[in-house]
Amino acid sequence: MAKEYNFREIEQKWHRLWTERQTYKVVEDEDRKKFYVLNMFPYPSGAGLHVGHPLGYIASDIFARYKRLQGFNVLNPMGYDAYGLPAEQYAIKTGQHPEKTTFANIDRYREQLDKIGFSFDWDREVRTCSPDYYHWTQWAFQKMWGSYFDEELQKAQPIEKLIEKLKQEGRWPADEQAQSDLLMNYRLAFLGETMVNWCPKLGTVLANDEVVEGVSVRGGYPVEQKKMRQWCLRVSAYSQRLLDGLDTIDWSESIKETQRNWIGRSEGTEIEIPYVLSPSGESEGGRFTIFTTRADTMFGVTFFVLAPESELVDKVTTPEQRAAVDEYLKYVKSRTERERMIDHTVTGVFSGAYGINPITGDKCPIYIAEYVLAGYGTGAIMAVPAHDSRDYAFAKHFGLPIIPLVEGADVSEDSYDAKEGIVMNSPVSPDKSVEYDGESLCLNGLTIKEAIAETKRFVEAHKLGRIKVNYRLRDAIFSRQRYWGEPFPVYYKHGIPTMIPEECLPIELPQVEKFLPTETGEPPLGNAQVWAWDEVNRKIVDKALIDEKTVFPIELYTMPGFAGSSAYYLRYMDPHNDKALVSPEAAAYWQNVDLYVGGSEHATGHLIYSRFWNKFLFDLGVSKKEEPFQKLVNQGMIQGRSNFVYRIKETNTFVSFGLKDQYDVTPIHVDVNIVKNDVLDLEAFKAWSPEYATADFILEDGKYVCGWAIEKMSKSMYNVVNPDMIVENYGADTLRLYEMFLGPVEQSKPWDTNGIDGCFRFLKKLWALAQSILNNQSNQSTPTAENLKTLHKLIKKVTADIEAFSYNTSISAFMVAVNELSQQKCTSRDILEPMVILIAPFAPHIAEELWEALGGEGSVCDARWPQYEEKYLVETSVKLGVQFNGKVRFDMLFPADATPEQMIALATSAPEAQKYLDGMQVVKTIAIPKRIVNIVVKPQA
RNA sequence: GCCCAGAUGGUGGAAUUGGUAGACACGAGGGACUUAAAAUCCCUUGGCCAGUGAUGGCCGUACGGGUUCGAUUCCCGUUCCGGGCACCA
Repeated sequence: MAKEYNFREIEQKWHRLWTERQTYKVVEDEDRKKFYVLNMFPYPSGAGLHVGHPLGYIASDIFARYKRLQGFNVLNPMGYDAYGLPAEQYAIKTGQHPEKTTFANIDRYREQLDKIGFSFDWDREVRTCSPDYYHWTQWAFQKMWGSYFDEELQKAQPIEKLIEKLKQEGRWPADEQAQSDLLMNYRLAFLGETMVNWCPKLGTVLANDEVVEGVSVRGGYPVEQKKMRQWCLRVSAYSQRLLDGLDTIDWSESIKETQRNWIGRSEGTEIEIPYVLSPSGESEGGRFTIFTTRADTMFGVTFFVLAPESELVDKVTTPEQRAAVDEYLKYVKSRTERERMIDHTVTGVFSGAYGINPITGDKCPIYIAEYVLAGYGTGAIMAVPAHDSRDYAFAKHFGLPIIPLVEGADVSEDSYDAKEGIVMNSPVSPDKSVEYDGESLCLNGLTIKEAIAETKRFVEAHKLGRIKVNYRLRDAIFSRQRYWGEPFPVYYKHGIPTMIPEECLPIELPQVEKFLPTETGEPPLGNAQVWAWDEVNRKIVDKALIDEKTVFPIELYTMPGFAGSSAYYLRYMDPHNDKALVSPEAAAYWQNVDLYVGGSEHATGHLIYSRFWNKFLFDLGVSKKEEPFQKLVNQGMIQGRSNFVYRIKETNTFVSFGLKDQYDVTPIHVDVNIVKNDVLDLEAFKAWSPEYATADFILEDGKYVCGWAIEKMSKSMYNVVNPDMIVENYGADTLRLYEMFLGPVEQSKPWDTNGIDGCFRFLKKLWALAQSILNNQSNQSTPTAENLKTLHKLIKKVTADIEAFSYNTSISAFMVAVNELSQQKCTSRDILEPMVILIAPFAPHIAEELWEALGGEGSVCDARWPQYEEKYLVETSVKLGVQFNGKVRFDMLFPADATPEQMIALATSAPEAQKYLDGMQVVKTIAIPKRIVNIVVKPQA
């Protein structure tokens, strides 16, 4: 009597045994090659996991288990990104300490994760909010404070080295405040007075990637620009290395491209422009610098433009224009960032001054206009209306001349921005090009690319400017005006920021009564009473003791979300080390993450910060690899599939989907959990909400059919599917299989519980096959050639598919193989055993159970992945379609080792071929062994 | 506007990178077993046409061209959907 597939019993049993036997504990082992698999750790939200969350975890768990079966020592850890805004906002609303809600959520996550059967080593769990973890976040911050970026070495160096250099150069001030201010310009973590994204509603500043289209990503509140003193990380120093590193890692092209855009390297030229305060030029002005990527267009410059925020504005404004300029600056100030971003109306004002084009000698008016940004390049541009659409619009508006410089370019309606074509009018006549050391610039006849290179050479040779690389990447604002984050290990000694000694870390987050800013507008940490630094006793003391001599105030800001998530992968290597972030031995063994799985929405946030952070730690020698994540897989989002019922307006009658067009109806979201295959469970619907208890239905074919739509998975759309429910009804193995079977991991796709039966059936078939083999008393039975062929085909396919991260196709291959073996009435344990190992990464519970039944050693996790042998796959003959003129006409068998000549001979002599050859002559023949036979014929002349 | 990635049955998706398109699964239809239901098993299932029939023919991978004996795959153009960047000079 064959045992039923009782997944509940099996899964509970193995969860217990895995814990008891510590099956997933990982220790460093020099004798085995390492493999590091990592998921982006989750923020434990109050809503718990829905069915979309585990997708990436399952995908990486499969890979981790596969690598382990191949003999690798696999690190596959999990932890929590525990600091975050939702817990804090909940605390503000309810007074509940964020730690309490966060820990409760973590427990709930853990419970849900445990049901799915991951091979995580929970001994290595990290939580960003625990002091022994953020100890090292604070430590890294202090290291950044103590470092600067050496442009020549292109790496971080101790700040002491810079001080030494400054002393030698005689630039080291005596005054302490002045020293502090000077070093602030170099430190990798520094206090900067910068324009920040200030969100009044959230009461905090935000990083660039936390703001989209002028509103906060979290909450969608308006964000304004405000000048504030904030902690910053000099991410921009690493721009070039962040860019170059992308070529060394195995990430998708689209995410690399996103990062390249975000870094925004542009190679251009800075050119010095002298200016005068009147057209005749008698009153001398000074000079300013412009940045351009189109140096070739120097001959087409008809005006210059300064950003309104530029310090030059004041200098170039003539007394006559003063009133107009002030008026304009007032207007610009009144506009929010958002208005400026959306509304591109042409505005600007003439400054009264003229810039002198060093190439042509022409004097061109200098304008002030908001379309030029202060934060990019030099905040000043040369305007070439013929070849830049923004300059073009400006020139048209103010009636300024437009000089075309590219042959055949029509600039009567629009500018010609393309970088293709042959240059002309450069210069219009030889006397329009200024001579330097007997040389004058002429670009006529060159392509634009050649012209750019030639102009660069000319500008450099005659010291008119320099070649300059600009990056769009900004320094990261590193402080937040919040409570629930890492406190800064910094105090203010007579106003000078000073680090709390390294030995005194971690500085623990103080307790507060209220999580809101103080009445005086200080951040929430201002509410903490015990929050002052006693320099002598080296400890945190009551604020009341602040005495201006030895007790000083501590920083009230906290660190942003990305602080804790930037180096967590290093901590997993050595999570309990209280002497270092990671020991040199552990870092040397685990190196970096081999496979990183997570969402692509982190492309310009976490994935940039983390790379920056790691590069810094690499410069320090802490991290052993320059790039933290060698291969990155971005799992797609699981969308919800919502169901609708259709209520006839003003009634409590619902009409089935197919008949709804005959009535005036309102579609209403209905809980997907009471709908199966789009058919509504009427009783469950009535019980769902009191308002539907008395509902009437108009059915079709005796059923109520629901409509559906693909939407985001969310509570309000009643389309959330909870993994617990799936595990309860089908088991974790089925859930794991189905999540992967749904389609490629990288692809976003809707969740549709309807298809899950297929995977469930497959496991039941596998179970039945295994039982029939296990119950076969004569277990002498050796596998047949057919059995072996099926098995080895499967080994080959599954191995290749897992390597390619193509899990859906390997599951299909399993389905085929199990069907084949069942049909073959396979009785061999020699076939079952490798099958069990092959399925183990996908469905670990059933695999363990069968492994035990087969009498396997220990856990199936420690088995060896089977190798396929080509000899079982050899075909003696191959069925191929014989084509005439590219169309398949009939099938025939060919010996597998037939040469092309033999194949042609066999095909042309086949009886079926005769009707295609009759009256024809063979023009050409193509035969590729095991692939194709094609005979090209044409009517005989 | 610029850059990237896509488009295949009723549905999710395959196709050894140029070689018989639609594997596998869901759904649907038909059948077997059963008092019945569940479960299980078998058959059909891209479209159109012809035939009693096994079967045969034509069309078909968003659209229009091209290269090729042969194109879902390569090239050119168009449309649509998704993602990123964006007064970045």
